[in-house]
Amino acid sequence: MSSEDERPGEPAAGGPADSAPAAGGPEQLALIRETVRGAKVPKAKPRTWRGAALAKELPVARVVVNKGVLHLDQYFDYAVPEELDAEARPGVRVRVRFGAGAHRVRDGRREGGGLIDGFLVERRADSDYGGALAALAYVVSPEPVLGPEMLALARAVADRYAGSLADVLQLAIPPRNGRAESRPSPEPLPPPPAPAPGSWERYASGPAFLAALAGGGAPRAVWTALPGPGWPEELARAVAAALASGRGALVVVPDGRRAARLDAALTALLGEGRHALLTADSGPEKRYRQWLAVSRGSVRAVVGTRSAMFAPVRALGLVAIWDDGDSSHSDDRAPFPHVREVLQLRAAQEGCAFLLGSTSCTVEAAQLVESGWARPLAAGREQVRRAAPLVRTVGDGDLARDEAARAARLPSMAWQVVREGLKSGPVLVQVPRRGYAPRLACERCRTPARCRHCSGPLEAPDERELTCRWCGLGAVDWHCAECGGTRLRARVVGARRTAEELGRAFPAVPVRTSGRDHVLDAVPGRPALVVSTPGAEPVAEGGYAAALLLDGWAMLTRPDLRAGEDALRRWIDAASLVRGQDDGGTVVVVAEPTLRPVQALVRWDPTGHARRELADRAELGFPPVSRMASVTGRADVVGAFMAVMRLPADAEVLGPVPLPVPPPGRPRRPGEPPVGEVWERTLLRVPPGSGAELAAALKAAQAARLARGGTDQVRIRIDPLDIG
DNA sequence: AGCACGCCGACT
DNA sequence: GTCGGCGTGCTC
Repeated sequence: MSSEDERPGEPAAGGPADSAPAAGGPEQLALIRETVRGAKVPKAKPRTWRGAALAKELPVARVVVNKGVLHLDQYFDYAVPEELDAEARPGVRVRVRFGAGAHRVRDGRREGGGLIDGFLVERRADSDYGGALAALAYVVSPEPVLGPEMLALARAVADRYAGSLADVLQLAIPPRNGRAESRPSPEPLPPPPAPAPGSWERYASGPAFLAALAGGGAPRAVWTALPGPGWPEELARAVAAALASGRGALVVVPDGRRAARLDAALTALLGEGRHALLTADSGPEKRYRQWLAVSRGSVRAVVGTRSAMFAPVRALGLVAIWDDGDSSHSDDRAPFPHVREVLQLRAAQEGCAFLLGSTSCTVEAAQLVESGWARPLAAGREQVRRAAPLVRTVGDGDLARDEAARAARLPSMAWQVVREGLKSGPVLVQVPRRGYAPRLACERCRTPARCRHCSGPLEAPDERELTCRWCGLGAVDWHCAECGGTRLRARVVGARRTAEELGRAFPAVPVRTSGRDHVLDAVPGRPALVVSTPGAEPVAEGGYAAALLLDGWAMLTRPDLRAGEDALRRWIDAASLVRGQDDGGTVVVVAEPTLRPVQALVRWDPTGHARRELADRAELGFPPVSRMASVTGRADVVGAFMAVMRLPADAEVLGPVPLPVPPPGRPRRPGEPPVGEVWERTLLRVPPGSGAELAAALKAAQAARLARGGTDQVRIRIDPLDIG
């Protein structure tokens, strides 16, 4: 199996003098084997380990190379030179020669194969690789950054999302910064005392959840938070309870604004030094310093945005996500993991508690409760009634009948509520962002039009023909499944102008705006009109007196499966900033009162809404009950990919359908076809339980195609977002 | 992706 | 004979 006169670092075809074994036992020599092709003998560059001995103990380093290519999604073994023995510990960053010809010898010099980054995952006594091992080039830094828990998590995430381990590690481990590493991290503080329940008392099982956490338990809960400003403190208490048990805690929020609020609440409750804030707002050095403090165990609690979901918290006791319906919880880099899914994996893997909190409720959260994986953590009706504002609706029909309203494009009831509200404080006006693409819906009852074959959304690209966005089949003689109507409509209204007109109608009142470009954090409690797009609503001192939610139809008819859920979430977010109804808080939503999300807002019942959506999705074969994946790329490439792919037996193929060409002038986004190419998207759907099989099949097909050298890649996305 | 190896046609 | 075309396959 091995010929003993070969040693890396020695000349290839050298005589006995050249190849005389240096120090090192026969078991080390056995590592270095004849290459299959014959007389070629590996040869290290002088600066690596030429002539050097191997490490005496565990001379093999198993390395994950930092190349996201799928058919390289495997470990590679390297020899550990003696002088790297001490530093080459599991978890450190290394550099290795990698590439065809890395073992080729010319003029007694090893050549080819550039240096690439990797992580050392394990030291071993021997290798199961049949060829000759190359040596580690060097250890980048002795800091161990990839522990066994993180490795297992990254592996699970890669499998779940049909991605490579290296891709996930790139999301999980921040780039190195030498200065940050050279600084010592602070001494860890002893666990704090268990916190009092505080406002968790408002939830029937709130104090019990906290007590279980503090006692070292691992409860899992979907928490429907009461509207109002209480959530940061409540999350802070959950973190404190986990810390009190001697374990760590991790909370992921959607954006820096909310991270700052939670940061403040934690500092108020626990003081400085017990938690790290991991957001993109701090620069790379500071961020890495914080990350290292967590990795080294100096800090045991983490608050952060998306990428903090991988933070290497020691002895994790609690993972929590706030507002899981916010789209920024979905990573925008391959393989596009979602914070909720990653934290679920962590909770299962590390046996820790799980808390999903939101004032609203996603279908996925409802499914966690329905499946029994998590328990509901909600307040009673009386608490909800006290905390939530009064919600009134104005339908489009009312708008049409109301003479004055038609002129001003606002129903008179909305006028009254605004006028009344301005007497006692600020009034919030929520206006949908421009660019919301409404979906085709029944003219009579507004039910979105769906394909009768696969239940995909219908569209009318040329105004005449109806086709399905999922399977591409034409829809002839469409009629509404709900009311039997045969006419469709899709209107677009200048929503922003409505708000501006509203501002002009109250000239004595200051108008402030908050939106994409300039987001206001807070406004004073004085009377003012605050016009905001969803998600940018400032907090009002003392709460808003009233809120006006305009053009609900535009939010409800977006071509997205989550349109209803999203609209409800954004309404609830805005309405949560309004005073409770006992204090006169009133919300007017301009939308069809019969629609499910509108009714859920009136009853303030986001959980019921999500439960009914979940039942519908199960019936129609939609995610998250079924698992879906999209395959996108040039038409011929998608075709070739699908030809290679071995589908799970229970998989359904929808499409392919051509992708819309992006409007000229705008820079092309990833996933959009370049000019002159026709791209297609095929959707794959499998029933519950076959998700892992689907991901594995996609990955295998991608690897097979890549190995064949094609530069023509398809984009694979598990749980695609824009499929509605 | 790179990069080398291998098995075919036109040149000194 | 042998230089070099780029098709195919490997990278510890």
